[in-house]
Amino acid sequence: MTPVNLKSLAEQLNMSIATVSRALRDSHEVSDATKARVRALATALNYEPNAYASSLRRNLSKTIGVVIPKVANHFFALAINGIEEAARQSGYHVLIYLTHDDYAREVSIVQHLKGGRIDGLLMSVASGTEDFAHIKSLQETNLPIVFFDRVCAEVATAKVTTNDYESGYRATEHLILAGCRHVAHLLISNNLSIGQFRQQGYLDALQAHGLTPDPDLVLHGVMDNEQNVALIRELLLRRPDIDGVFASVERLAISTYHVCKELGRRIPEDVKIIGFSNLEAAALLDPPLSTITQPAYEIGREAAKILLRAVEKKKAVLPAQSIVLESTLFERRSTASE
Amino acid sequence: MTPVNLKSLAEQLNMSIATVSRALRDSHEVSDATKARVRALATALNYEPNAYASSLRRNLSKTIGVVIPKVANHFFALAINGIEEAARQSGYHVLIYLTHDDYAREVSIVQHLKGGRIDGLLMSVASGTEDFAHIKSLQETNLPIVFFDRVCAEVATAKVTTNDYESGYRATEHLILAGCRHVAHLLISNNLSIGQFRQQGYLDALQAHGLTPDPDLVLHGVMDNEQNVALIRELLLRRPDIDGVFASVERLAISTYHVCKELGRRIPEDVKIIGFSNLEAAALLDPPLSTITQPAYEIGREAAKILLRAVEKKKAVLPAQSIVLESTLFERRSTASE
DNA sequence: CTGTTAGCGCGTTCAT
DNA sequence: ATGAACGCGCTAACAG
Repeated sequence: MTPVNLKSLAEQLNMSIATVSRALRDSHEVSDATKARVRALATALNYEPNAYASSLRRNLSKTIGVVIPKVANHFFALAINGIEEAARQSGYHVLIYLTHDDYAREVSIVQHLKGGRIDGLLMSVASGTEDFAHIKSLQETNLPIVFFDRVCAEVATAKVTTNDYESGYRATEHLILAGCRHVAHLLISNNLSIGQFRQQGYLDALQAHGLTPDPDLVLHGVMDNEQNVALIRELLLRRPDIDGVFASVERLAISTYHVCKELGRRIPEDVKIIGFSNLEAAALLDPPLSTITQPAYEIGREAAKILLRAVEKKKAVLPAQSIVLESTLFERRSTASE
Repeated sequence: MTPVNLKSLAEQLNMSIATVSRALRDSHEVSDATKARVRALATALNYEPNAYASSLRRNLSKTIGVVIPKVANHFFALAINGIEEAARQSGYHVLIYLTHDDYAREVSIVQHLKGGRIDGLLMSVASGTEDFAHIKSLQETNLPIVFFDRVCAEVATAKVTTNDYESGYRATEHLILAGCRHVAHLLISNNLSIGQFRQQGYLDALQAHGLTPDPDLVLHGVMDNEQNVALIRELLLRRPDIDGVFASVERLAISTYHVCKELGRRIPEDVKIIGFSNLEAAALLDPPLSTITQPAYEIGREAAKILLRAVEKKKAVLPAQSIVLESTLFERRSTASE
């Protein structure tokens, strides 16, 4: 099977490679007649330009990279959806890499990306990452980078996040206004700025409503879910006065729900729960849990758009702006009360 | 900033480009001394080979493509996870494309892929796809293809699926053995072989246990969820004798759960429900629903491994074998009965 | 062991 | 409006 490339097309049409190339790229310096001839044969033979030759020549790959901790997570899955949508609209391809929150793996991936394989990078850093030299080094190769969700404060570039501080504030206030006086806060311990912001929103909301923050009511969860269930059980037993729980992570909200059921604490009469969530699980429980939901799809889409705009303009250095998208608070009540 | 490539390295080391290239690729025909010198400079300057130049020259991109209907779906998200894992282990990159179950989009993507951008393709076809000419045409470019989950019978190549027939059979039998006599089957209407297999398993299980299949008990759902809820409500009202429901799709199982609650049918006393599911939602309901769960991660991983093996051996044509992985039946009972 | 040469397929000069 | 020639960065064949 003879290869279908510019050369073979040119031979069959009795013209030069250059003319065929120009015709296919719709150059204005080629007659309409030949354009038609070239295109006819190209589509007939199902010609598709070799992406690598083109990339090599133009030093531009029409490909962006996405580096995220995981994909089996509704937030990131939705974000990828948004990214792919924006990329496709601009004719870009999407390479995906998973770090599994492993620092060494993240470094290895980022190093690999220096080979000019991508025109731009979208990234959500691994939770364990504290040293950002690898990212800075990548940025120095003039590769545009946009962070989303788990941003990296030490690297100056565009970032797309949600209003974590305000969400924490609103979630906590929601519980307070519903009558809660002893609101616990569950979060996963790590050095991500996200958790810190939500935590601060929680603290400020308490203060603003005349409640005294109690460190004993703040539970730092771990990675293992079984352990978290035990920690939550312990907390609820130690502090029977808890009448509201704000969970920074969906799993912790669900676990709280189960522990409450197990301990016979009625929801929401005895304990009201609100949690960050991008999954529908919380809404399906009986009674359903109220949630703060991040606009994951929009975050991915917006981040990709900003990146692609920079790529198209060959702007390697992005302004270190922070785009903040609003989360939505869904208040859910049991429908069984009718 | 001077570019870091073989040429610049060679100049600084006073040797030829070829030697540098060989040293970096650890060729056995280069002295250890020069290898050391080359590597030292390469790492010092953070050299990374240009992926496109290499791909063009070797006609091999170390990249595989993944074409799936959507990613915001736990099954596909887990599958991608498995694919990325296998790819990474073999040093491959992963390009991702979403069809959103749109035939035109699938065709456009597949056409794009003919440019030699990928060394192999993993694919789950769009639900609306009936004409497979675009896929066959891609296969004719000697690109190895492996289907997973939503396979395409008309194209002869390797396929990785779950035991849909058997799963349908086991799910139905599970309900029958639990005492159900009037088992309904809910599925999404389309021309995918998957639904057909599950349906056949359902029918055969009924027959095997002396029950007569009743076409009135088979509900063909649609894409819109609101409509499905209405259809299910209508079915349960029309047929109060229904005491078991087998849902081929998670959403239908969840919807059935809600309709039962709304109509005052107790679960599982009045109606037992079992559904295909890859999400934890079904397990979180109260009472939890029993599920048939596909090994999504393993499917992705296995499919990728088969594909990569073919790619490495430059075997364009894969044996038209079908790998079938076992689903798991989770029987869940309410824990509140204690 | 190392250097020289010749492309991979394409896009962009510079000619005509 | 078209063709000839060069080079993107890298690898492979052939010399020595």
